[in-house]
Amino acid sequence: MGIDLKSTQLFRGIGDSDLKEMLHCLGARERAYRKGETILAEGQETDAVGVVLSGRAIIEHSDLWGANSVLSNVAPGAVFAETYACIPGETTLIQVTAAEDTTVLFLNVGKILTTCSNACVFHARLIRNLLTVCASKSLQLSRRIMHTTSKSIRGRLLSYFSDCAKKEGSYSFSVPFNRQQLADYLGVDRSTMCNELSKMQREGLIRYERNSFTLRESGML
Amino acid sequence: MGIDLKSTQLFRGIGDSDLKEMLHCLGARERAYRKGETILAEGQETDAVGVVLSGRAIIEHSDLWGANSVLSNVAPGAVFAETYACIPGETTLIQVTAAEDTTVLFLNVGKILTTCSNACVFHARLIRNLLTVCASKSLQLSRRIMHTTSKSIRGRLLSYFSDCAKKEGSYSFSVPFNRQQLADYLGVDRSTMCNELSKMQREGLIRYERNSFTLRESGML
DNA sequence: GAAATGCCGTTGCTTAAACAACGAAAGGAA
DNA sequence: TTCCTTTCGTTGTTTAAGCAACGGCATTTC
Repeated sequence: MGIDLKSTQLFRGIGDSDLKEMLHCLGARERAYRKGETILAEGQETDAVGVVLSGRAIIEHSDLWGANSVLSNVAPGAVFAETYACIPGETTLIQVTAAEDTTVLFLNVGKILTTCSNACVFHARLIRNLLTVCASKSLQLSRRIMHTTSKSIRGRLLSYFSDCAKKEGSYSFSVPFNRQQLADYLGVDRSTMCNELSKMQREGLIRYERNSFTLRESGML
Repeated sequence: MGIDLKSTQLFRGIGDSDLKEMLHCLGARERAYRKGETILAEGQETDAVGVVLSGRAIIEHSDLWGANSVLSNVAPGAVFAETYACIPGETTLIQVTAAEDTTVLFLNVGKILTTCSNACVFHARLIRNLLTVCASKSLQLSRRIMHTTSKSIRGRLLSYFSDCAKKEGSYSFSVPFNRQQLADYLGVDRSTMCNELSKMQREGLIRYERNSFTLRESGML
């Protein structure tokens, strides 16, 4: 297995005993994939969300010309395909592949939404969790869009830092990315970004060392 | 009023009579705003989704330095704040303002998810609709991110066109944007984009006239 | 300790996108 | 019709970002 279901975002707040019963009641099915195997192909409809139990899955996209790019990877406990499963008739724009030997738990969204909605308290919790998963995804995407709307690297950095500072409640914070990852997140070139960072430091806008940054008051005025 | 609720994404598939009863049962509340008035301030928690009944609302974002940008505007029938309302404890990154005199219907998400889940068939439909609204938002955001990951204007255009062609099931399609809007969507300068478009046409990659585009086979190889 | 690896910051060069400005065409209103 | 506004496409210039390459530093591995 490798993951404790009730610590995942989807099953949070649901007790062990209820969980087992619920999985049965929902007709959850588990499946194993070999490394490199396709879990969900592009252009398909799906009525189920997937939860990675062990291993790792990769979400990628390919355009008409065959060029494909990795959008994200799904760690154990995380959910994928929820966006498509929740919109009836929508086909996938992306492809999900096993990055290692991977096991996945599939849950039919229709059953989550309708079955046994009479008594089960935890079922209501599951629905709420699913909604939270979807909303969190939206929020995450919105953030990324906000931070990449500026055309300049400095603008993007400041937008991102501004958000970090707000979240931290302080002008000092640390970021969960190394330089390359931050550059990828902001959609810019790493070396150029490094350059901009030092320029900003010289100008007194920010101070940083490795992943710890502080916005300077002078920059706020 | 100005809008027929049962034709909106959130209330789709729910009959008139049930709708009235349901709104009462959910404790829906309606409120009018004058042009320019703030409907939802930044940094707040909200437990309710809003549905614009008449008028128009604007969603905007401001950074630490006070610069603010318009993210989208909400037409009658459309839903806003669902992302924040569906994540307990999350505070808004954005601000919602009335662009004109506007009336809004607020629905508590907690009540949508819990109240009277015993009998009401249409209540289940409402929950499913809410989930669809959230998922649609995600999909919409994902698309935009996909189409803006390329660093070149040409790459962004081709990514977008690729998507249009897939959706249309044909190499010929028309786009719902004028040039300025398309440029804004792709995050590039309009004139530079026009330039690139004509270059692509000269090279035989695409053909276009106004908003009608066709990808040329030659470009597919 | 030596070698290898990964991450960070810097430099110089190249290129592509932004920007400003303009004229032509299309559409609407008087 | 004429006038006015909006939208498009084009040009030339400026600027900023991409890109490639390198050296320093820290960490890990043998």
